[in-house]
Amino acid sequence: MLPWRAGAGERADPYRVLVSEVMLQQTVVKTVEPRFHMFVNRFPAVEALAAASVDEVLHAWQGLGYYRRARGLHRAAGEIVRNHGGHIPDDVETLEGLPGIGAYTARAIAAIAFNRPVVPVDGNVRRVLARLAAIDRPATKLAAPIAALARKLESDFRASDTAQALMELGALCCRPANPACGTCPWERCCRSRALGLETSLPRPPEKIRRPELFATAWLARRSDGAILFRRRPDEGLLGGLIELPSSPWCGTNAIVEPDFGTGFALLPGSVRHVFTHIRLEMRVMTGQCETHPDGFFHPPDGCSTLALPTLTRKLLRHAGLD
DNA sequence: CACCCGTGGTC
DNA sequence: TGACCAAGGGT
Repeated sequence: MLPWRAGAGERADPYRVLVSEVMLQQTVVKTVEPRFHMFVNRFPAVEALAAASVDEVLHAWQGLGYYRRARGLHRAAGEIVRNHGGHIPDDVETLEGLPGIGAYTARAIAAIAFNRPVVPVDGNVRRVLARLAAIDRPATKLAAPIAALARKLESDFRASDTAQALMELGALCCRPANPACGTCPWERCCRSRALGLETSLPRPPEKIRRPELFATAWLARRSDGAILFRRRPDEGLLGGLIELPSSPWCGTNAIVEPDFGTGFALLPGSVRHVFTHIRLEMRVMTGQCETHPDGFFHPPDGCSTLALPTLTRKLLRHAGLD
């Protein structure tokens, strides 16, 4: 039983279901759990979330990745308060109209929080259904037949439990590798099992290649010890988050001197970080700086109030800070 | 539709 | 250590 779910005979809090489902997008339960508790403690209801600033929400989202989700959730809260009287919509169509809520999340909220007879299809359910019906198609053409099958499974019978049970079946039994078919309630009606295809379906997608990029980060400290930071653009990678100034990320591994400050020296070693589509290696230079036109200074012991991506945390740690 | 968007756990 | 991958959405 997950902490944001309703117990037996209880009714799930739709706001908590909304927050948890957005956090769970491409993020495992174990990672989400502690972050969920922090988040709903800080923003206990949709009104509190809507009233918060984007920076507060990004800070609460720190380390979870896919930071666009935090912006979408914040905007969705605003729309829910403004257009829906502070009540989370209970129908798929309205939910899908909210920012950051797509086909899966809309159905997950409708089913889990409101017991609507819909079947949310996440990665687990996609795998369960692809195997059950032995749908042998490339990953890019799986969506339509899976959605059609999911519609046929819609039922008024305990829709909330059914939705969670399907996902759990995929996570615990119908696993990507080493599926535990012997314990599966659907073993005898599974087409893949009958055909001996249970481990070869669904077909794995082509693997991605990450280009390797390099950059130099500049850790500049003012005479009072404050550190120079800058804010990234709202759109794109790590949108709106705070980082150390650095050279542009490029394909050649060269140390780049800053065009500001004084006394910069290279730290030994480097920091590696892997994004969805980029592999990055950064060197760190430390030096002094008193003013900067684009950045801002922040005391080192107050970094906990900034929305720093994990890359920046690694860089600070590499320099012996944080 | 292909591509963009993070991170931490696991093997 | 590296590849894989997870309760996806937006463009």
